[in-house]
Amino acid sequence: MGSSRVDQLILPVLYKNQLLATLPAVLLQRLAFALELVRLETGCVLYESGERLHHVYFPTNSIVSLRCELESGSSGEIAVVGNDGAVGIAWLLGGQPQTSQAVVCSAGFALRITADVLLREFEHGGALQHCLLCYMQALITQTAQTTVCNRFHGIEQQLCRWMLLRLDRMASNELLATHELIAIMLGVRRESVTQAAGKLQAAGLIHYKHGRILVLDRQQLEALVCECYAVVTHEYHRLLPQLTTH
Amino acid sequence: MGSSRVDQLILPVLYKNQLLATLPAVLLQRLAFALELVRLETGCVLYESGERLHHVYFPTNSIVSLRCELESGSSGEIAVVGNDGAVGIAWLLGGQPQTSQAVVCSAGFALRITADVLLREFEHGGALQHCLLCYMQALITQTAQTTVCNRFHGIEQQLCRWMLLRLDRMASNELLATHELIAIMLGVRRESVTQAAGKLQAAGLIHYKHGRILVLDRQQLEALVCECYAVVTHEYHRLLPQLTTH
DNA sequence: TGCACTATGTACGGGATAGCACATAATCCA
DNA sequence: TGGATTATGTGCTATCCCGTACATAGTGCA
Repeated sequence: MGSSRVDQLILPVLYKNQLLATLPAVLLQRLAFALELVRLETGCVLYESGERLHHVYFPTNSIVSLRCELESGSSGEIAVVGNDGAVGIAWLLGGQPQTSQAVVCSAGFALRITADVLLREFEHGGALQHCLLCYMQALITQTAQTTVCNRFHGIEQQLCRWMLLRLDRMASNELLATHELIAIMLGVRRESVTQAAGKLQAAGLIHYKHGRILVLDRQQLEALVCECYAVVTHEYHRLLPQLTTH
Repeated sequence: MGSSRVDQLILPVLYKNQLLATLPAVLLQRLAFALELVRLETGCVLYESGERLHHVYFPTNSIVSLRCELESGSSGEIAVVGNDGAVGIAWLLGGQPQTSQAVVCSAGFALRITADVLLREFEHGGALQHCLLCYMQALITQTAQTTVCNRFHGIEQQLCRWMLLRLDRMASNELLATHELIAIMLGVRRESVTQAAGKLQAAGLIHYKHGRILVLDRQQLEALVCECYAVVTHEYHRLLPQLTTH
């Protein structure tokens, strides 16, 4: 361990992001000087469609939703990133695509680093590059699975997937989100979410109240969710076996 | 230019894959010794879910469909790769994900290279790495866009997108595919494809007959297609400006 | 406490697509 | 040439979800 002031302050926090935590200690110490702890508020947009990237974010306890927007204004979530990953790495090279954006959907903290610095480190190859590329593949899997999930699975199952993917990236079993917000993320009507959530509540799996969803029976939720949840989760662990999400 | 026999034979072919064609001549010459021209027949599976990758394919005039399969057997296309790209690079590191596979959907040729050799070259960094990573990002965009397209756009528009993305990767304006096949790729019913294609034929945009689709009016097709086609195409050109697909 | 605002509940009609069944047409091959 | 096979056409019902409209219930603040 280093002994500089920066190290002492930031090093323990780094390990809260599991992607950073997989890196060798030496590398992590070097990065520590460039990493900055920031608070992310719900609804905050980390990057907008078509923008050049300024920072890459490694969430510690915040959760970020990657979305794809259409001209009509409707949009859908293509992936969710929490303390298991990073926001912006897929777009490290070449700026953002036209229609994609990253929005904080659960407030908390993240470590951020300027894209330049990270890119320079990335181009050295080695552990960082390998780690980020593995994560990139896991992200691709999540997006691909979401594609077929959108086509074949009902709203109720997608809601389960949505909740479980977030639970895995949180300390508590309480999700802060209104039906309205969930509807926007899933790209469905608010009423459809109300109906699906109502069923789950009637069955005793969850309890919600004005923007707070309490997950009461995680096991049953896992029994109800479509395979997509397991595929994505399994893939994360295959590629990044050090991750400790449930 | 080199003067060995291998160079003479294969070098002109390399330039038919536009991703390879963007590479510096020196690098291309080195790769030429490891590249092998193979014929890909329709329906041929380049890799299966969960397999370790043996080769990476750079199509010259063949077209490959990347699919994601569900337990139920239904599946959907998540991206299409032709002479503008490569099959398998996203999975160069860490083997295939559980549910993804690559199927040849239009017969033709491809240059292939063993994953080991390519990976070694990739890890050198430089032009090849940069080129493949840019392509990877374009692929991600295609997948992400397909996600929202699946949710918000009708079958007719998706059919237009499907045809246009293939036309761009072919020399002719004739697509060899039955309604049945298209239905499987889009993840919809065969009858729905028949209906959508029937409309397009009635409007004079296409003419089909027993597994051959002739595109008569490309412009009108572009007028009818959803924005997803333009987004994907635009993104390919932004990231790989040397590409010459229409 | 009461009012404004936000969140959730419910109901109705309509459209797109699924699932199924079967008819017709084109192609291939013996 | 004729029969088998493959490809396409069509019609039904069922289901899921959307769009809309409006009712009710919690929450926060003056």
